[in-house]
Amino acid sequence: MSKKQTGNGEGELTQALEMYVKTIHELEEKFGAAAPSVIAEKLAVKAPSVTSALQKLDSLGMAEYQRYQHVNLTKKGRDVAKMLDRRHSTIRDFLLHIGVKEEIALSDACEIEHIVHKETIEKLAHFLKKHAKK
Amino acid sequence: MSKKQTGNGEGELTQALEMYVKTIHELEEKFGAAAPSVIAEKLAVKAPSVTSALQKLDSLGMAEYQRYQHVNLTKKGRDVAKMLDRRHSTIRDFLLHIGVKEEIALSDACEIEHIVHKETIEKLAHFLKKHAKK
DNA sequence: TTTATTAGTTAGACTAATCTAAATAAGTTA
DNA sequence: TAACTTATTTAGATTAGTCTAACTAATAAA
Repeated sequence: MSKKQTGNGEGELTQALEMYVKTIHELEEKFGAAAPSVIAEKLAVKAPSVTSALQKLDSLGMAEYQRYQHVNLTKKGRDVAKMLDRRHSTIRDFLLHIGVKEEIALSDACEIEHIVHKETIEKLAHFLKKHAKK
Repeated sequence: MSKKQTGNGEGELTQALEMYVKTIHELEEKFGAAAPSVIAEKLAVKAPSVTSALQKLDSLGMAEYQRYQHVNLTKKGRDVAKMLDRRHSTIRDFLLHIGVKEEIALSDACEIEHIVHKETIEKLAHFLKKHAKK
């Protein structure tokens, strides 16, 4: 009952799967649904990687996927995407605030958003609210 | 010749291997060399994982390792450890500065240190120098 | 309405990191 | 020094994420 085996039988998404969720969300906003080939291009992976990620997301209840169809997120998936977007903006804005170049701020935010504790995000947001944030 | 396959035939350490380097460094400072069993305990992994990590670090020129012996870092490995330690302190101090609780500051710093761009660390350090930092 | 093209999937291999179980080396003690 | 005990290694399996090559579905053109 060690609870540390990350079998990932439920709940938690891996970092890689979170990236797929974000990408699908972005494409949904733009086109209504996400085409596997476009996901592949955005994430710079090959098509088969997308297929297997979509199957996992479907089985986790994050996306509604049927083969040969474009994908959409479920409410659960959309909530994850929104949470990640909020995290991303907070971190990005903070990095820009302390003078990090845009390109680097974006890519670092994209990594950090998956790993930091909720409290850290809250403190960053609070910091931004107080200072500048204009 | 795609240059994106991360075969990791040289240069770059993975995040996991960086953790081993840090741990070995810490144990070297305290005991002169790092015992595999202690590394395992610190990283909360089992002994065989340590053996295989040490073999990789040796092959990468980061550690001098011979089986059944305690390990030491090479200069190259020590340089990596020092760089990671500097990164860690900078991030940790910053997180504490904005009010993140110690436990979380430490664990988040431990993740962030492996992924952010050099420039981000520099900007964080600069920020700390200007503000508080007492 | 056949044929070519493009998009998506399946099958199978690979790498990194981990694990358990079993084997072996080192060190300790009777 | 023979027998334990503890430390470490080897062998082999597992999981997540990726890839290439080959196949199939869907679509568009001739």
